[in-house]
Amino acid sequence: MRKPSTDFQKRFDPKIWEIVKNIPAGQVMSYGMIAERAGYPNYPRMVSPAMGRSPDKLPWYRVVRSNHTLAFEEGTKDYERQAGLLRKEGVKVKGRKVIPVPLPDDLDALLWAPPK
DNA sequence: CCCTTGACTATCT
DNA sequence: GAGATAGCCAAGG
Repeated sequence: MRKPSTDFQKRFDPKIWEIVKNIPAGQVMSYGMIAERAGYPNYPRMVSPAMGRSPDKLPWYRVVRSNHTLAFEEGTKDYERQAGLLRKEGVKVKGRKVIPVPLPDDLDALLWAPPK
């Protein structure tokens, strides 16, 4: 029996997924911020591969670039999917840009100790 | 083991 | 705003 997720899991720092999972709906975070929180302050690229290989469904679509643009090019299927999901949560998406949403002061606490 | 890639970023022109 | 450049570190060929 193959376990559909445990394999590559060990290759990535689980902190990445932990953080992404805890991003509140309607908010977005950049790869850099996530990487920083996960212990890789200067390695945002570590986050992207972790998204595509996520074991469970996680809100990968809440992860955008540092300049508040989607990582995908407009017109691609991935872009449409992400934009759609974000809009569904109330995030305004203008073309490739998303409207910055003010992050709560207790975001840190939220990410590390999410409410049930 | 060397080389290329990557859902990135910051900085400079 | 758009293009070029360097930095970052791991995975895969």
